[in-house]
Amino acid sequence: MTTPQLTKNQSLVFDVLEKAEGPLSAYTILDKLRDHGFRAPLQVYRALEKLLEYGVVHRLESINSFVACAHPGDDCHSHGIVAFAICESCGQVTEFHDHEVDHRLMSWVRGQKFKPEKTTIEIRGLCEACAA
Amino acid sequence: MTTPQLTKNQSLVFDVLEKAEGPLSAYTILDKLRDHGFRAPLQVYRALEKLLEYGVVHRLESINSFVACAHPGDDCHSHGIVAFAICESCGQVTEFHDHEVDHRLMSWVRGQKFKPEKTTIEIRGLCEACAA
DNA sequence: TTGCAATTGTTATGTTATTACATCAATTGC
DNA sequence: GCAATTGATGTAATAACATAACAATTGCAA
Repeated sequence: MTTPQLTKNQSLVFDVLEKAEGPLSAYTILDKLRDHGFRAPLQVYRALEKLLEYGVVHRLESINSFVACAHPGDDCHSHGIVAFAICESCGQVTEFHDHEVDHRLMSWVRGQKFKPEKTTIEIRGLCEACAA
Repeated sequence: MTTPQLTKNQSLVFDVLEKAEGPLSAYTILDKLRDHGFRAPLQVYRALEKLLEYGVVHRLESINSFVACAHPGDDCHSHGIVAFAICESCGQVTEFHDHEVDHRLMSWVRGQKFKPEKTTIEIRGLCEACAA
């Protein structure tokens, strides 16, 4: 999928996520955009919905937060399943991909005749710096 | 880890989850236990916290719900990473394990010197029956 | 210019989870 | 025995996350 021109609100939300050091909750994004006229959660959630659809933002299910995709300009959908390592101390998130993992999961799924729509892989723990 | 004797509230919550057909939210569990004297969310969350710790219940991060472990009596912690296929139509959840997936994820993690604490793998989609 | 679709604004509400504080019961050490 | 500690529970209030419903506006194509 090609990412269409972003609307005003979508751009604002995306910029906040790009500039952030780590994942942000929807309400944190809202607070950062109050100066730009944002008043309600829906303004954020609606923008996020589109950004997720375009694949330029990921949702971290285990911490109810959002991050900009680590592949600027690139289309993340083409990389297969996205996995994340999330540091519970500093909040740093590392995105990675492993084709063998994809392959194993998808082959299990095929065996079950299960039709996958969206797969989540999140490893929470401590990054090298924080574990020291 | 060996599962200790469950307390009254822990037993009540666990029984509800065991008898359920699929995953339940904390508030659904609360409603089912009103007749047994439950009045507040915390009674459920506290019991769940212990049941998760003992490994007899799993939390599904992507749908904010809880299920009894599919290995009755057995200690789930010994199976490595637990993965789930969640049907978005009927709510059915299938638990599975794949050592090769574990191995690939843990070897990536080692390369990063990341120290994993808890790993989530959830595939949402349609089960065979619902996809038909 | 009229009509449609997408975006945005606003209010209210629904859902999920935790904080703070009080009470009670079992156990331990003196 | 009886303080002291620990773990479980009860209760109220609030915080954090997410969506429903409806109105207004904008961009654009027929």
